[in-house]
Amino acid sequence: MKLDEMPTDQLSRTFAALADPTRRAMLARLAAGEATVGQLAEPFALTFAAISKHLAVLEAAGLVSRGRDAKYRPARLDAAPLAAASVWIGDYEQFWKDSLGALDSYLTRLQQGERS
Amino acid sequence: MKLDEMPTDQLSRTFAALADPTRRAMLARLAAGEATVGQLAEPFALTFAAISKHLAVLEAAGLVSRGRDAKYRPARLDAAPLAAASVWIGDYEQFWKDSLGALDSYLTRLQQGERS
DNA sequence: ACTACATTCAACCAATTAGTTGAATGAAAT
DNA sequence: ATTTCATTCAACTAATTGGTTGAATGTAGT
Repeated sequence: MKLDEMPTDQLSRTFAALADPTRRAMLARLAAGEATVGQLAEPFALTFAAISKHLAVLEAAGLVSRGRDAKYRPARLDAAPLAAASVWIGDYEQFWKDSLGALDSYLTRLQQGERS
Repeated sequence: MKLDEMPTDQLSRTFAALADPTRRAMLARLAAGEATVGQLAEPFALTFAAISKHLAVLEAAGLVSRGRDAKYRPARLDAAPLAAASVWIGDYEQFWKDSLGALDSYLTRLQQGERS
């Protein structure tokens, strides 16, 4: 399958999953290796149920898969959807690459106006 | 500013903006050049107000800026937030790059199971 | 001044989301 | 068999989202 035949809602689910800072932090944690719900919950002031729901969102996006290790259900990172998202964004690369320093000045603007 | 000091909710707004297929299509249209609300609305069975709202979301994410040309308010693509998103995703590159063909097999799996 | 047209505002609606609490399930350990 | 512990389910809530309709605003043309 070519990327542009990829079901559009799968890309939507991926971006939607990445839109939440808690979920991005969970992915960052999983980049260091498998983790249980409990371990994933530890940095947050959230219930296990909330973390469990976030995991379900990540799983529906294909970003995480779960295993079974005794009573634990360890989650592992599955990066393929990130590759797909990266390819999608890559189509726009020319729009920031040729106006050199566009990212820098964007970040500077953010920092100053502190609102888009 | 370093990317990792970028306000987290700005990245969230960017990913959230990209999570909607209508908005992604609007960005694709804008990649071909400036466009008015009317022109952006044309491919969709949506009201102008709906398109206007989508534009507001894109603008809040910093992905679009607006001008004034007679009675029109042309929108232009502003790709810097995409650069930021690309850098963020790039941190995970090793996770699909070293397992060669991960993207391909992900797409194949999508195509077969047609559900994550 | 009036009219026409592009866009936005305001109010509303249905569906989704991120969170909670409390009960249920499943596997391990005693 | 019971208990313990990790995780999930169900039901509920408040806030957000994507859409609508109809009125308001802003600019241009006659």
